[in-house]
This record gives sequence, structure tokens and C-alpha cells, in this order.
Amino acid sequence: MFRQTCADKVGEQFSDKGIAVKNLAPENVSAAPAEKFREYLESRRMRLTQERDIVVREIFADHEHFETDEIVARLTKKRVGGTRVSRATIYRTIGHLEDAGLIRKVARSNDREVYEHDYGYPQHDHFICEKCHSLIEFRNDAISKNLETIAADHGFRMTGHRLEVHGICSQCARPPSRRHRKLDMI
Amino acid sequence: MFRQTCADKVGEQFSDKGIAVKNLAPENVSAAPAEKFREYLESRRMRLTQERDIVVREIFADHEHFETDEIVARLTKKRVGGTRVSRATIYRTIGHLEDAGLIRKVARSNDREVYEHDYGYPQHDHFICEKCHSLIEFRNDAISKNLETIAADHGFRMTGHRLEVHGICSQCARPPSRRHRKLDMI
DNA sequence: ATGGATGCAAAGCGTTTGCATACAG
DNA sequence: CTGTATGCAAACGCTTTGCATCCAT
Repeated sequence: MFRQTCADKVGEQFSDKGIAVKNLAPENVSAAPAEKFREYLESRRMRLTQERDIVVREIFADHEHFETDEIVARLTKKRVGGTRVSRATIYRTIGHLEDAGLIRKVARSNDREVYEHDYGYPQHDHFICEKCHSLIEFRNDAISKNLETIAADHGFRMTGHRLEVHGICSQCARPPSRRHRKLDMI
Repeated sequence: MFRQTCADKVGEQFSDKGIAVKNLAPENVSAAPAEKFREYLESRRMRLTQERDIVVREIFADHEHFETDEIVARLTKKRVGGTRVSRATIYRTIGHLEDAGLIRKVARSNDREVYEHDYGYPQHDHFICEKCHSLIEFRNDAISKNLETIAADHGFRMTGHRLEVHGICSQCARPPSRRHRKLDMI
């Protein structure tokens, strides 16, 4: 299942921080992706069911990275409008969202696939902390530019890339707080 | 299980193409990694058993990327010196080789982890063909340099990176051969 | 001798799928 | 109505693990 490029991105609506569609009430933030998804589904003679709608909105309710199981957990708690979405449907829907180009796999951390929104966001890559497994975004246009050139040189038709920078984040690298130092020394 | 940097690399012994220790008979090519592995094991009070030796040598017998299951398949066929290495031991040994810094995961292709040697080889990254799943290496020092800087800027202590460039390789992008064109047009 | 290593088979874990049922268009 | 989608539970594929046995040192 490969992601395909989203035909018409709408980056203008988003800030660099990934805060979407400013000045809209939270409950509407996820309306645009849901609509985009409906268009995609329609073009494939597929249906925007209530379950699929719930999943898209849950995923686009914030702009954090997410794992499938997180969505399952969140939806199990919430039980939106009396409807309970099954694990199987969530997996299936995430697959379609990937195909639709609305989300993409960005990394594999802790033996799980990590997704993020891919809808009008600037290209970026990630640091992955080996200790706390946190993902930290960074942007660097030089890298993508560079890759375009290299790919062209190799006759490779590049559709995207995935760059994980591994190491220890500043948080985890920091020595224990002074308050605990003394105790440690005893 | 995180890979650690191999203390003393021996890049001089290898060419850019990854052809190891020129002018050695094939059966000796894998002696150096095996020795390196023994040192690592010794330092951890672990043993270089016959099984582990067989696995290292099989892995370092050539310089291709590999998946665990390939090694399992190859060793099942060969049955080196009357010894049959179990699947479990192969998995366990590959884990240790990773910890020892002799191999590393380079990509995830076709839902499987792909490994490659990380013993005296120049840093490089990979193109992954979405059609045929082949891995194509490329080198680009600018990228690593770039990453060092970016990581430093973020207070991130980088230990390595994994860069997969996705797309279609020149092979798969090539239109059907002329010989078949005519038939296609009927 | 003895602590580490192996092989086997069973368990784990995230993910996928077959099938009967439910529902969107 | 009709063909898609859902939920459930069972199947899956890769990987890990418990445990009795084996063996390198």
C-alpha cells in the first residue's frame, strides 16, 4: 500500500507550526481533511461512512504524530455519537487515508509505524530519541533539493523520502536535575 | 536493541563499491568480521559458538543487503559442517551483530527489516523502488554533514540516521521493450 | 563443572482477512 | 435495491521467549 501524492495541496491554510486553518473552532478543524477524503473516496466509488468520518476527524483533531493503536484507544474512550468504530475499520481507514495522500508514515519508532498528516504541510524530517522515543521535527530544504538532484543523476523517479535521525534528545541528554544530584552522590 | 558505533572501522580495506579485502580467497572474506564479533562477545562474557560463527560468515560471505529470512533460508540449504542453525539462533545472532555494530538496519522494505554490513563501509543511503523493492545505494557526504549541523543546532546528540528515498528505479520506469511494443498495440 | 547458548514449540504483537450482517447511495 | 463497509474473531507473518538440554571455557 503506497501513498500517492495529494494532487492539490493547500499549504497556504497552514502555518509552519502546523496549526491548521486559523480562527476556526476546534470542531471544524478536521472538516477540510474529511471533505478531501470524501472526494477521494467518491472518485473510487467508495463511501464516506460515519465510521470513516469519525476516524478522519479524530486523526485531524490535532497535529501530533500518531500510531494506529493510539487512535483505537482514543476512539474506544470517546465512542462518538453512539458509534463504536472497530479496530479493523480503523486500520482499513488509515490505509485509505494513506492512499489518499492525507497521511503518511514518517518513521518507525518502538517497533511501530508512526504517521503524520501530509495535507498541506511543509516537507520536514525527524529526530528520534532512542531513550524516550519522542519525535522532533526539523525542516531543511537543502536536503530535499539535494535528493532531487541525486535521484535524477541515478535515473530514479523520486516520489518522496523518509529520513530518521537517531540519537539522544536534549531532554534525555541533560544530566539529572540538581535537586537529585546530592542524593545520587551519597 | 540499539546499534552502537563500531570503535575501529577499517574502511581502508574496502573499496567504494563495497568489495572487501581484495585478493583474499572467498572463504576468508568473512574471517575479519567473525574475529571482530568474537572480540565483541568476549568483552561481554559471551561466547563465539559454532552457530554464531556460521551466521556471521554467511552474512559476510557477500556484500548484499539481506533480510533475516534470507539467511535462514540459505543456512537451511547449506547445513554448514553438519550443524543446522535454528531460526531462533539466527534472530538472536543478528541482534548481537547489530549491537556489535557489524550490521545495521538500513530500510524497511516490503514490510521486512533490511540489514547491511556496517563494518568499515562508507556512510551511504538508499533508493527503494516501490515496484521491484530493490535497494540502490548512493553516497552523499553533504547530507551527513548537513545533519550534523542541524542536530547540533537542536541540541540533539546524533548517533546515526536512516534515509530511504522512495520512488521508481530506472529499470522499472523504462517502458516495455520495443520487441513487446507491437504486441501491446494490437 | 557451570553459566551461557541452542532448539523447539508456543506465545506475542501488530496487522490483515473471511464472512455474515448492516447500511449508504 | 445493490454493492460496499462493518464487526467479529480467527488467521497471519515476523519475531521473541520459556524451558529443558547442550556445550564452550
